[in-house]
Amino acid sequence: MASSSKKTRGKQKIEIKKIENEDDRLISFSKRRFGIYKKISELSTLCGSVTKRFLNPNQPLHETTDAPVETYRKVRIKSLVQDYNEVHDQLDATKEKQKAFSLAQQSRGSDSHHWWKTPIYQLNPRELHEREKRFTEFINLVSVARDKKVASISSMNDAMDEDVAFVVPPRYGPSLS
Amino acid sequence: MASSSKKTRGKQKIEIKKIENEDDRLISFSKRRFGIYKKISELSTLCGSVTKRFLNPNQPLHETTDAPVETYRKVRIKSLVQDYNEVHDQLDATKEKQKAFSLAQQSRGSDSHHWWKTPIYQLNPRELHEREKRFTEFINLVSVARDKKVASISSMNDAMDEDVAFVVPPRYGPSLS
DNA sequence: CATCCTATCGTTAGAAC
DNA sequence: GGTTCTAACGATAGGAT
Repeated sequence: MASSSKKTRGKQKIEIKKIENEDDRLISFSKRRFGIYKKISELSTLCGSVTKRFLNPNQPLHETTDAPVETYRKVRIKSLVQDYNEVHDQLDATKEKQKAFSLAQQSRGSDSHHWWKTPIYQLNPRELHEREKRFTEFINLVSVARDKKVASISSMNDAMDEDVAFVVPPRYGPSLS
Repeated sequence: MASSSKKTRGKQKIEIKKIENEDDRLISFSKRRFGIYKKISELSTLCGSVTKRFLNPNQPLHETTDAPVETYRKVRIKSLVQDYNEVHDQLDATKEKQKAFSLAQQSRGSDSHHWWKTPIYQLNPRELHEREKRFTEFINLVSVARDKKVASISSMNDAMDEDVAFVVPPRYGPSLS
């Protein structure tokens, strides 16, 4: 029952800084990514109901209930956008976006590596429509975990594609039973 | 030291299902959202380094090191897209997207409520460029937490805008000192 | 209504298999 | 290389302030 009687040292405290050892980093990444997906899924299950009204956007708001919420939301959105402008220098984030973009790209052909960067006025209507579609697809991919039959994705457990993985989190079902 | 000597019951186990009581749901949402942001930020700090190469996409891959990774990534992307097609029926996720879109919309004017839905061929070059810009802004907003001077955003703690909040997570800095 | 508290639950670092 | 285990750490439900 002295020091060496314990089987493991348990979870040790670590400093939140880049893990230099690659193996450790990959392991930690996998574990934590899963943990985050789980938590997102749980949050979605526990609290996901505010988007209800968006099923029918044309329907006028219920004045008493929704108006204040909507008003406050606008304020928040405005300040969000301001904040965004202030942190415009976080260029590295944009890099991750490009990577995610290449997802949609590779899912189709490999015509141009940065198709979405081509000036729009150089595209004909058909090409424009194509791009619109790609954007839409991308947007659809950018989604928080939702309780659906995405279970198949949960089998992905590689660690080389953080950003892509973030785009479509693997399904984690608390009540999959 | 019997049952009633304890000050609280501590964290009780809860079932992962929608929290019906609205107050509880909002509180739980705030807490958990913050927890998720924190974990994303930590993950980003601990493991965020794979996007390095994307700083210079023109530079050829280091064959030995990156090629296998890149190859495997393509495979994964393909399967991801397949999976996405399979779960195409998760329409509700798309609703959240529309809400997020309205962010970019409201940040500008309030011309049209679904500006991004207007058929592109109905837009003139200038309008097209405008839309391109909006898309880019939106994409920039869709970003995992990054260690930057986003601290100001962390002050947001309302609970009425899950999806928007997810777009720009509040800054949580482990080494903000 | 935000912030703090605290006991307990859930997560995960480190190791073993 | 994954899977499993353990114990310590971190997150948080329910309350108090």
